[in-house]
Amino acid sequence: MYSIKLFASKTGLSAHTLRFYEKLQLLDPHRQANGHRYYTEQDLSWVNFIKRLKDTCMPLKTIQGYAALRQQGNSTLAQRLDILLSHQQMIEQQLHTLQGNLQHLNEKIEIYHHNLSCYEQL
Amino acid sequence: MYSIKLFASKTGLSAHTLRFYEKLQLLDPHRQANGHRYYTEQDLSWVNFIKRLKDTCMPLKTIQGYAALRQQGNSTLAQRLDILLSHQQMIEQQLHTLQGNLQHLNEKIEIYHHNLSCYEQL
DNA sequence: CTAAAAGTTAGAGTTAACTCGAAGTCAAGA
DNA sequence: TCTTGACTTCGAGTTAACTCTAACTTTTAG
Repeated sequence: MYSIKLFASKTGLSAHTLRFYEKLQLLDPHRQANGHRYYTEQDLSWVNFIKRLKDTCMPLKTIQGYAALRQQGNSTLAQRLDILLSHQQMIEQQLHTLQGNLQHLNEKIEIYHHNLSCYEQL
Repeated sequence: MYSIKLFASKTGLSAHTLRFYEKLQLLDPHRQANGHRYYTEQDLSWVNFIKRLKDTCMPLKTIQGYAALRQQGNSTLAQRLDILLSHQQMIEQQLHTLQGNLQHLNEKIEIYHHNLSCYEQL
């Protein structure tokens, strides 16, 4: 049971962003008698999952779609799995590209090292 | 020797974006007598490198800094190497995170598969 | 009882990186 | 000659994802 402030520090998102996400229907925290939001451990792991999706370049729009399915309950499990599977492919592609970029960069760095040592010899 | 149109199709950037990058001083193509831009093979490999940097989340601001050094010639080799080395670290971090995210996703997918097969048995 | 802290809403502003539109020049082909 | 199409500049518009402001209420500590 976290207040918005506490949940913000727990998740690394600002309170502003948490309300923003709620407006986008990504989150739907419970309310106390006084109307204040409170967040549970479930919300926490859901936010962490959102962060992973964002980290891997899934746009909020797509996450919204996933969240909407999630709210509809178990009947949407298969659809959600489809989203995750195609996202899995995306990530594998990203990994591949990134490894290529890293290798290219390493070669470039090699060239720099070589050039620098030439200049040092002057 | 590519016209802007041709270079656009070669690089996958729009002519608009090429002019935009020029305004940001990322590019500095030669001009023909009539003032039209033309791009060389060198420009091509430079743009491809820019794309790799962007792909790995280097903001245009940072690329601008690198481009400025590049224009100043060989005296800035060491500084450019520094930028590349620290970027290398970034990419390695990204790789690591991405692998973690992929694994997490795979576990999640497993759970979905399991749940789905349960429902199918009903 | 009061002052500070934390909450609320609605809506405007920001930043990055494009993306497009307007208004105009210029050169080559039918 | 006329039109088509590529080019020019300048500046405005777009989109995503925040980020902040204003105006207000509620709660809590001293």
